[in-house]
Amino acid sequence: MTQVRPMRADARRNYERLLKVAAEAFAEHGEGASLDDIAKRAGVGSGTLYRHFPTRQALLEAAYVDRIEALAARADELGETLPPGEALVEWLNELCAGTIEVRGMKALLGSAVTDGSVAAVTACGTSMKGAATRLVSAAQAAGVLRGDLEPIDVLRLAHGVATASELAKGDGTVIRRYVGLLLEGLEA
Amino acid sequence: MTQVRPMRADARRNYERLLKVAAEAFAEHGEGASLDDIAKRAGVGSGTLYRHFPTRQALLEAAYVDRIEALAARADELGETLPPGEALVEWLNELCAGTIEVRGMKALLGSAVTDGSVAAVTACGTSMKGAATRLVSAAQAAGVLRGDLEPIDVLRLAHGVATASELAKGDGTVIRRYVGLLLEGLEA
DNA sequence: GCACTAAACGGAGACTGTCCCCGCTTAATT
DNA sequence: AATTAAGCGGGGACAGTCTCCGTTTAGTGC
Repeated sequence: MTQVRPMRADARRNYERLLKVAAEAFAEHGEGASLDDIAKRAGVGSGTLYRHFPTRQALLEAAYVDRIEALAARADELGETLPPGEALVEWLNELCAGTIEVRGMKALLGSAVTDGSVAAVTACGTSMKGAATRLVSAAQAAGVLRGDLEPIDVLRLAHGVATASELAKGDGTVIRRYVGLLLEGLEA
Repeated sequence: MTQVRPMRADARRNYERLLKVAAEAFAEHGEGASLDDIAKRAGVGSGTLYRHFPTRQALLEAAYVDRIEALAARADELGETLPPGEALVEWLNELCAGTIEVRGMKALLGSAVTDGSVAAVTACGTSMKGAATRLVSAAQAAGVLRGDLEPIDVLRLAHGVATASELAKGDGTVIRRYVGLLLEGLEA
């Protein structure tokens, strides 16, 4: 489904360099980091960057897929080790923290959560939705979460809480507080 | 505190034209609308625009002050005609709807809500915080809202809910739903 | 090894947007 | 009518995005 031919060696090299540099650049300058600058820092021409990643979104996604997959995997891990309610609380906390910590990931997760989003972010969106679905269903089955909630609602609201927490610049404790408040509203 | 001299007639004329055009442009193209284009549409040079409004934020604020003041005023209106709890619900609904409806206002309100924000947005921030404080205090006094909430928390969370609702493109009913969920978490 | 070819490169350049600067214009004042 | 400073406005430097196309090079068959 991906490539018929394997990538040429130089192409693969550049691809990975770009990814590494991009992650640094986004972390440093936020999601608005200059793409030409990223290309330059990776020692390639801008043409090369745009060939590999046609849009900023595409690069953003590629740079953070692993991080997002890790968050999704974490959901399952928590789901196995904690009772459903606590697993959900903890996951939402980590999700929000991650969203804020990695500057630029917010825009990415936002579009991953949006329905009918760009094809580029589908992979991420699917992982997150899958992870959310499992935790949400478990919590609902255990009777600790309202039954009228869809997983997508939970993801959207988490995104909202992350945004809200971000407005309280520098106060790290606020995330847990706001997640806590949100969850009281979502309890069964 | 504002001007020692009154503004020259042509200056005032341009100022108001810019404001009007800017509101249209932001509504049409979102908060990223081209400033030079706004200047052109208003029939002035870009220098004139930048003299009146040194930053995008400044223009954004000026274009929407009246709208924000209206929202703040609405808080008092609701506070007088409805019981505290319902007033708060209704106000948050209108606030979120307004935030989403007027594209570009989100960024503005965001910085108005942020502590230690730019001087430019202080006026808006003050109105909103004042309005929020009155509604929140009343609701707390009536025992329908948790006592450990600051008005700024409520504003931040409202902003978060607006963001969350926005992710559900096109579904207008979702705002009330999400505001409702939030408020269940904030109840005393 | 060598020649061949398609994949990949890269940077010039067109375009758009931001923002400042400074010579010119004009409203207000006497 | 003369004066003057507030205000004007567009030219231009700069930064970013994205494309096009001539050049280079990895991989392959002989």
